[in-house]
Amino acid sequence: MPEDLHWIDLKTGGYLDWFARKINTWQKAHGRHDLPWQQNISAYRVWLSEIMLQQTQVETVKPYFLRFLEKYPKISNLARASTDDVLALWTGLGYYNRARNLHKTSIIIHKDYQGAFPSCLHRLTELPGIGRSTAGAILALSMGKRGVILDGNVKRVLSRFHFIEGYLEERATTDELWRHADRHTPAIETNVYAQGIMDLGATICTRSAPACSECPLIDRCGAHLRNVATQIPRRKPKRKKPVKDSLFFIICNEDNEVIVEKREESGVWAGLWSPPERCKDYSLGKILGELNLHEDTVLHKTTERPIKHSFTHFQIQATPIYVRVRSTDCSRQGARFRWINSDMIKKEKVDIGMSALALKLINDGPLG
DNA sequence: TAGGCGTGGGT
DNA sequence: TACCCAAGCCT
Repeated sequence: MPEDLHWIDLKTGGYLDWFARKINTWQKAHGRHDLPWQQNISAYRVWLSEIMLQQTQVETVKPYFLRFLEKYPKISNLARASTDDVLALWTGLGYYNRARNLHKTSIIIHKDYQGAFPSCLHRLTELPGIGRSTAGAILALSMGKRGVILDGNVKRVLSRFHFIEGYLEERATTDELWRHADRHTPAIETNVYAQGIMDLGATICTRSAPACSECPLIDRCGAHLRNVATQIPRRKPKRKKPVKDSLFFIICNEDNEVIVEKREESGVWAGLWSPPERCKDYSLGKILGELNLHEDTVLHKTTERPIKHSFTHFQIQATPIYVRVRSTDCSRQGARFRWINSDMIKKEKVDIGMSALALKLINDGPLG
């Protein structure tokens, strides 16, 4: 039988182009099949994993995914939780709006959809935190429907294969990539294809040092044929990040409790708890005043070396100021400030939403 | 529409 | 050290 006849599934009339056929054959033999979200597949689990995996590496996500499912095994459990509890489970994972949107969507699914995810692209992308690519992944990976994905892996594979030289940041490039992604995505075995093109990007068609000799697409890969795989995709040169100088006051009493402050609802770490961050010329006296603590309660103060903490768009130079104060019951403990036992400030245990830097400042400090 | 939004791993 | 960027979405 000529090889090309395999393009057509005689039972369904489904069609796989050369690209999809290569991807699917490779996936079945060499793709990943043992990721946590590939077991007991459901829309809830796939959705949760896709949200966590946005801009986040697989190995980072795994423990968060398992912890999350343990606490919220069903979407109804999540819908009934408080946003603060959800943020607590997200502590250290970053991009905390994902957690807020996750919670919002769980409530919508629970209330408007009787707990079942909608199965069309339009309804899925209406949900908070679900864009075109995540919706495609949910359709393909959990519902056996055709769904087109275009994440970082797929962008890399497609831009190399089709030798797309435009900057990834440009609209025309993204549009072109979506067209290719749509064109290649088959209507049958879409789940295999979706997982396959992502796995190929993650394990073979990597950013640096791609293993082209092991790639099933090698014969027709535009970038490889020109010997420029690592130069594609191209990105616009980036500006230098501005640096913001901040003080963080880690104030601890004799009972090993630390003061944390609820951050603004906008900006970085919106709505999370953190040791008070202030501008670089703020004084200890002022922060003690805010907390209703007298300066004569201070037992010890030490200023440590600044810590650099880098974001996508700027950098914080965080100078930690560690202060030990006498335990007192007249310090402020309202909506904005709380004393937290420092034993509770571990990623696995913390029961409020905190940033990774906040945990680091408290745990690595001299106050122990 | 370009920029805001985290963190950790790789080079 | 410094830079790049990873299963993107929202405004």
